[in-house]
Amino acid sequence: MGRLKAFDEDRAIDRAVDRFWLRGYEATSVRDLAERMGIGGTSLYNAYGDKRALFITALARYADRSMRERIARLEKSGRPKQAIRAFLAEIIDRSLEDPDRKGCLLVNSALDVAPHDAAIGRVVADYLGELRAFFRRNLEAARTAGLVSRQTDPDELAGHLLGVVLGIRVLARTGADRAQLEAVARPALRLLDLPRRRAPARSARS
Amino acid sequence: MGRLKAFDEDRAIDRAVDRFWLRGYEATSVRDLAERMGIGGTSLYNAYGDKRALFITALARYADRSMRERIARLEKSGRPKQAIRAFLAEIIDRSLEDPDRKGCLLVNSALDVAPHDAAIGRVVADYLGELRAFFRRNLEAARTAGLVSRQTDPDELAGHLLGVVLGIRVLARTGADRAQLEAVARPALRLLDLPRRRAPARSARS
DNA sequence: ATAATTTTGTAGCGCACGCTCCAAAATCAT
DNA sequence: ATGATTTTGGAGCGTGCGCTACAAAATTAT
Repeated sequence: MGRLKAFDEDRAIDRAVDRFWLRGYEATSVRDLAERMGIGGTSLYNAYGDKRALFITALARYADRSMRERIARLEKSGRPKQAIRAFLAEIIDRSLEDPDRKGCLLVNSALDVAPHDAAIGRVVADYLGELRAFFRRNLEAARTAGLVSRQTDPDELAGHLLGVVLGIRVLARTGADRAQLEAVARPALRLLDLPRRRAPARSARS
Repeated sequence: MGRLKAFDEDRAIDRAVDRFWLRGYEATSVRDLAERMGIGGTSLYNAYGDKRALFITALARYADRSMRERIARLEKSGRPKQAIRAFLAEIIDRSLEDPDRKGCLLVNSALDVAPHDAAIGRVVADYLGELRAFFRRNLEAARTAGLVSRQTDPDELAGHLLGVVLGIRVLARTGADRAQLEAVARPALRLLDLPRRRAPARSARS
């Protein structure tokens, strides 16, 4: 049935994600993509269509490996408040340990390419919606388990947390340090605390 | 002393701001800029240097007219909490009433061009620092006036509010509606409220 | 072996990019 | 009026862009 592909398609996609992540959609050329993916230009078009289609594929790959994987892993613990806290903590850690300060491909794309491409805009908005749904699910669970104040509005707070994550991602890309990023997150996380009773002898961890 | 300029430099800069704001730095061509500014390509280079210099000038213009003007106006009231609330409310209103959903030029630039241009990155970070300083100043004032809880950490909360603004700007660019944007802001604004005393009855005396 | 099918590398198409050269046009001082 | 100086428009430079045509190379089915 013809000649076999000489390259690993998944591995090549991962390289494409790296380039789009680092430089953005417009600023990444097809020639640069092909070189980093270790294939020729013709093979790229043959395997993935055109640059835009490759970008959409790369976005999906990023969302799967970077966002959904994290959500699934954190949610497995069954501790909703810890899942939320750990999500923010991981975002901050990953943002700081990346020497290139790439931020989040979805956030970058939301500002860069989504506004000029309706279809990609919808894709990005859907991914962000999944993140908001993660927050909402866990807030709901925490509320019914009595782990957060009964006044907590899971929908509202989920939106707030999504906004906080986006803000952290933007600030991280500007080179903010840990103190700045944690200052963004901490007031939001404090909303998860149960109101303290009077006379705390020794505060236990929630 | 030579021929006079046939165009209004300030007006032309405003047009340049509009184009960079709508399409971003890379995606806006010098030809398009010149056309929208109503001048020839040669005049553009003669008056502003090159594309990058024009962009930096446009950024400064935007920061002056869009951010500093708002900060100064809101701060004149002398009511720090109202200034903060009004800032967020205006950001949301402006974001929603813009049919092009351009968001904020500074935020867009922070993700798009700043990471690949250290000098512009510093400029953008400085502008964001001015916004954070606005929040911090007013939180400090509110605290010494007893308008917010004495536990409030003005530095931390200023960082949080900056992050919230950035998050709102990102979400606005993805086409979020008023309910979503206000959900991001509301929990942050609630942190400005004084904690209510436990009032046993309606005639609460404090 | 042969034919059919698919992948690969090269070369290059047409186009838009940032930017510049240059001469005509317009304004100043003298 | 004259000469100096600046702005203006048009043409065009070199480069890199997304993408494709084409034929050699590699594989399967017969």
